[in-house]
Amino acid sequence: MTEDLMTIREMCETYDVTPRTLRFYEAKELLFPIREGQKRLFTKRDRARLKLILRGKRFGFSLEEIRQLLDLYHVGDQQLTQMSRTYEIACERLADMEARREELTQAIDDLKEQLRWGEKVIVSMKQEKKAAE
Amino acid sequence: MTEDLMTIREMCETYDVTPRTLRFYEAKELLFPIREGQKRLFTKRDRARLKLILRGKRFGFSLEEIRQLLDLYHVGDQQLTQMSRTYEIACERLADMEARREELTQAIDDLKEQLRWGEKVIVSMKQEKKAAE
DNA sequence: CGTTCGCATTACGTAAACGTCATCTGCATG
DNA sequence: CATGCAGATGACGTTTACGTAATGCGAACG
Repeated sequence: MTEDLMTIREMCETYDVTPRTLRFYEAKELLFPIREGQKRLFTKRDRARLKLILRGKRFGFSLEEIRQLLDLYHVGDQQLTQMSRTYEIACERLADMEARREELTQAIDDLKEQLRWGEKVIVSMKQEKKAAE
Repeated sequence: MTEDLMTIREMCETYDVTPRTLRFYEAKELLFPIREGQKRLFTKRDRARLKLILRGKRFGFSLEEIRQLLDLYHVGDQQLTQMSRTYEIACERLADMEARREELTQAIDDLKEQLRWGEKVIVSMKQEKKAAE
């Protein structure tokens, strides 16, 4: 069935994006679908990249930042020096992400505390209301 | 010194934003500086809100989403029904954030694996180079 | 064989989140 | 008193990330 290649429509349904979005990502060199005549055919690689793009977006990365991140995932043909540089960048990114998770954890804890507080307020408001009746 | 009130300039330096940004946030009802004549004076509350705004931005929330989140933090005057609704929204947000953290953890693990792989490649490339000499 | 479908390209439009510029205004200071 | 800031207020510009026609084109279908 999906013999490793997907049409634009299949991609859209699978990943819940519009055709326009996929074409846009191609224009921005985030995806590189092959062409059968005019039509685009998206490979396994494109799909992996798209998943990473969507994930990146959910964390507030710009498409340009995501493009740089994506480059970390298709290393293999590069020179040693390039490779090492890429490796360094990836390490930095990793540190970023771990810091982000720390912050997110903090935010979650904060919100949880607010919720506990809100819960108490709601309960006491209910009590008041009852007493007033 | 900072007798609980800060000028726009002080805010900018403290939080590394531009005046325009602060005015913009006020226009969007994210901040409510008090006025001394014309001038804005930012309170402790504004500063707490700004910190949350900046944090939210780092996680890719839109300003509108952030505004809703901020409302969760100044509850207290609301009616019970409003309050309960707010509470529900907050719970959903919390779930979002926890899901986000899950995803982030996954992303971190993925990248770590890539790094281990990259490390191996680099080592083998160095070996090759050595052998070639 | 005409038409509909799916996909393509080109081009203009739009919402969000500010940047930038021009102009105005108190106020402090030499 | 002139003048120079710090901050205010529009108003228009800009970038990002697509949306939305308008138009064209090859294959498939009735």
